[in-house]
Amino acid sequence: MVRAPCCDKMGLKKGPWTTEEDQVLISYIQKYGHGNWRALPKHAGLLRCGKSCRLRWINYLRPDIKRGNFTREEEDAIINLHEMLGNRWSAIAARLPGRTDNEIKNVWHTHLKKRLHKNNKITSSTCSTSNLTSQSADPEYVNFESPTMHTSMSPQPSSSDDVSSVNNASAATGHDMIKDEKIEFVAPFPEIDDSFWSEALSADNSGDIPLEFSEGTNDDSTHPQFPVTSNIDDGMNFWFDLFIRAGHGGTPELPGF
DNA sequence: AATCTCGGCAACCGCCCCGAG
DNA sequence: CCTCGGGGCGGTTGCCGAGAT
Repeated sequence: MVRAPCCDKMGLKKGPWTTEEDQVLISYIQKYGHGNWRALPKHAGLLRCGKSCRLRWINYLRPDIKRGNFTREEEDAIINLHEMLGNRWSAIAARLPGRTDNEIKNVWHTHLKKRLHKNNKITSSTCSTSNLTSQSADPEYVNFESPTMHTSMSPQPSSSDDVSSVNNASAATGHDMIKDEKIEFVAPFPEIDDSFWSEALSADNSGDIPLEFSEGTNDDSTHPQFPVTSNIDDGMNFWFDLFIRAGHGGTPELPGF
């Protein structure tokens, strides 16, 4: 069974998107949603294949995309998650609010791989027998590490991310990260922005999973107060729960679509 | 000032998975 | 159970801009 590539059809445009095309795609999806990506370009009047439209929307036009440089915290999170999940960019993206798999993949290949490579060099030349992490060997590394976290974190069920796939990823990358249903990793504090909070709070409001923090009384009342706990595991679980509850385990529901 | 080199990023390609018929 | 089509994912490419020479 050989299927012709979807863009093989004559007359379909390839290459960079114009602002006009972007506008057409945005307004169409805002009006009608994207039930069927293959049919979408025809209905919207775009000379693009469905895949191209989908990619453009997912990676660039979606309203919940966070633009701009990755923070150090995000980069560290990517490194940690990559260690856990391997090259499963979509799974990693699911844990980084507002970031796309493509973006993360690019950052990995352009920045983080080099950084890790550099760190490994330093590590192997300076402390080859120690059990220091590569990150802690980086003189520039800002240490966001908590004490090593043991958690029974269950990867959020989504189309591309379930327990078995995590295990597969671990096997595929040769990492034996999951033992006795516990994942050992170093969790950085994620950068929290307003969209993250609104999603976390709306997840709370949906009633699916009760959030246990209370509304804050600081300047921005949309920001809840963090739970105060002396138990580091609880604190870390709180952060991870928030990520998961924020609905990034799959394609987020977009308001109004 | 012109040319070259390199890095970053958007987009494409092809394969895989899964659900419907 | 098998086939087919759509969606999703990861790898790769190629363009463009910035910095170096």
